[in-house]
Amino acid sequence: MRTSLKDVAARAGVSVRTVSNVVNGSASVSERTRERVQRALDELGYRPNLAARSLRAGRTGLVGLVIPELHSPYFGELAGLVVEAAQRRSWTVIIDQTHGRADEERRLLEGTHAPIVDGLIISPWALGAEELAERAGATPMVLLGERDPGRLADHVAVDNVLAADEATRHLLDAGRRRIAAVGPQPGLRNGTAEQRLAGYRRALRRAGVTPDPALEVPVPTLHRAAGARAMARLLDGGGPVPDAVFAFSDELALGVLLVARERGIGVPEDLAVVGFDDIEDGRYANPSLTTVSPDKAQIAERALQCLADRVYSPGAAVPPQRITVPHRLVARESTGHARSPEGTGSADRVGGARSGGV
Amino acid sequence: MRTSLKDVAARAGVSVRTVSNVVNGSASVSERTRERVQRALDELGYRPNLAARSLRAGRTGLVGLVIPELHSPYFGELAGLVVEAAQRRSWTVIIDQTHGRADEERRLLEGTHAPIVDGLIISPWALGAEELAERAGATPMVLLGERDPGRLADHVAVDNVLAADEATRHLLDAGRRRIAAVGPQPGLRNGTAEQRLAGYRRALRRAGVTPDPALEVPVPTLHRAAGARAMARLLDGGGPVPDAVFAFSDELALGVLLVARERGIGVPEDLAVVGFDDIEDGRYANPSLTTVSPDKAQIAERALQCLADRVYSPGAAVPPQRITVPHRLVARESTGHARSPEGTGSADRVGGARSGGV
DNA sequence: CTGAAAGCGCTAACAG
DNA sequence: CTGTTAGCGCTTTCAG
Repeated sequence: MRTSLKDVAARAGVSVRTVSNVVNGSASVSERTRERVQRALDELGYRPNLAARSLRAGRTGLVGLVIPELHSPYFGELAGLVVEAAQRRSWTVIIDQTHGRADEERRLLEGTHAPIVDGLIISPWALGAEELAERAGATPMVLLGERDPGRLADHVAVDNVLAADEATRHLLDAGRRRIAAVGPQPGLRNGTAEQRLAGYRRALRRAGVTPDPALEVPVPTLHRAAGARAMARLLDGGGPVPDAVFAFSDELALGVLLVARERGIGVPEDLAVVGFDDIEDGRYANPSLTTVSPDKAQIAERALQCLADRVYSPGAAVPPQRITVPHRLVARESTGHARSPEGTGSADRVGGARSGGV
Repeated sequence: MRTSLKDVAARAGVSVRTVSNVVNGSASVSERTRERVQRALDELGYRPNLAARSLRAGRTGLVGLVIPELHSPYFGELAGLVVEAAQRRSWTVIIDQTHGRADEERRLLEGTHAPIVDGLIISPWALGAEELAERAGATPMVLLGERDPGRLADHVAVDNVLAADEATRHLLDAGRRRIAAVGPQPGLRNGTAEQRLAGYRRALRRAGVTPDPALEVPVPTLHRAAGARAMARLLDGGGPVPDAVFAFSDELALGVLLVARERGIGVPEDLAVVGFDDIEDGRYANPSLTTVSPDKAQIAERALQCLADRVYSPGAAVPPQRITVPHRLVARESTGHARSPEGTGSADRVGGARSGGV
């Protein structure tokens, strides 16, 4: 059995109250007593029992992070940043994966960990905001990604419409006209893909180009293989051959690059490619990938801030926050710009910058 | 305040004991009573308080996963697999990153979460097994990676010497002789790099090739940029120009590929490249990357199994386990083999297979 | 400045 | 089959 406050108290010849005070510095203790207690603490190697502490405090110090998958570069990086931001607040993160499945999202929301965590950060794919808000119950929740018509919960995201618009404009500016959009996901409820599609179409229309449904290729996932298949379909479908692709994720874009290479299509000469997410692989791809770079550190930071606001002042009925995080377009070789020197990524040419507010 | 057992008991007109029985199915309850209690449970939306439950049980149901970094493809994938393996056992995973720093490793081991978790899975970089074992104290611990001379704790790893030997032999078999090793890490204490270096040298010697120190390039990290710099140093250092590279991680190998491309060096014609880890990026790289593929799912599964054995039978003084997990060599384009069709990775040609035991 | 004791929500030993 | 109750380790109110 681990040593408890009582053991320490007995050893030091004081009451548990005093030991507790020394441990937490909550009240003033005489120098002599503190020293004696400290010695007992050290000798016994005392560790507070967090379960007991949580039971008293009503808080656990844990936050749940629910994401589709940990092994994808984007979510891996984001998860790392959330963990760090949490550490700064002395919180601990519990990570769960849903694989984008509705039943998993439901289960994680209400079932397994809901009772244990003080708050939940969730990046939904399958579930709509309505169902999410309803199921979360009393646990404070932050939504990552864009879809919350009713403003039911806090949420943090980039301006997907604007970002997609900029990415498309970047291609238009380079003289491309048959720009394909790889990434619509009809089956998903989170709305991110819809918004990127809307931004894409808006940029086209503003440039006097009529969106061509044959150039909008839906995908089942955001992974490379899906991007590769989409690209193959574009080339073999008998429709217009694109001179550019806006992919809704860097991974899709990397799949597109793969097929382009297999078919002997020159990038960027014959085909310009823009991705979304700014994952590390894109910087080292061949050619390096132009992309929309969301400020992931800020996504993590602000999501945690939202949670902190609610956890530490449960009474204050603040209305759900809608936070827009900055993004920027990073132009690289896949659209005819220079690769950054030595691949450090530090000197990427920045094509556009955008700042977000609440 | 969340509804407690007492609330439900009051509502159903029974005692807490009975409610507890219904919730846990721990004793037999009459059909009528069960039904009434269940209704109250549903109406009040009862959720057990895990802090209280843990306090009683002396277990928290949490395991800690301590890894250098979450955003690297290898650890991201591994973390995902650990989370899944844990889910199968109704355990929850807390993930922490050390960035390979000794102080972080120490802090996480003894400080922040040690008291809260039932067990710890740690992939050490900076700390040696001795210090790890000493600091972990009573918390069951599993080491990931290879370095535990004193058999102080359970540990799970591939046979790094053998794997490196096979990788090097694969290059030798292709007729290469000036094979560079990119990846020794003199500063680290976990020993993985040392073992891969040993396997590399062993294969060379057995083939009658004398290891050339000028071809062994140390790196500060396992990332792409480090691989790129190492490759540049190999080419510009004035030493022998390699005709092959064995990189100790896929990321390093991808950095090597990048520089090869920049310098107009043909892969695999002029330079054959083998990596280690089998991360997804390698499958989609250009050219696709030959690599040593550790069975990551099994690493996760067996690590958790070790923990379970100790957590559920604390009395049984089983000696520390030393578990070797299988790996296989996956031959792809970077050593002159065929890319798998459509990049699915399912039909990779397997160059060698190896099975591990305890 | 320090001690005694209540009680957080739950489980399980003990009674009935 | 069900009720009562002690106690897990801690914080904190109330006394002293």
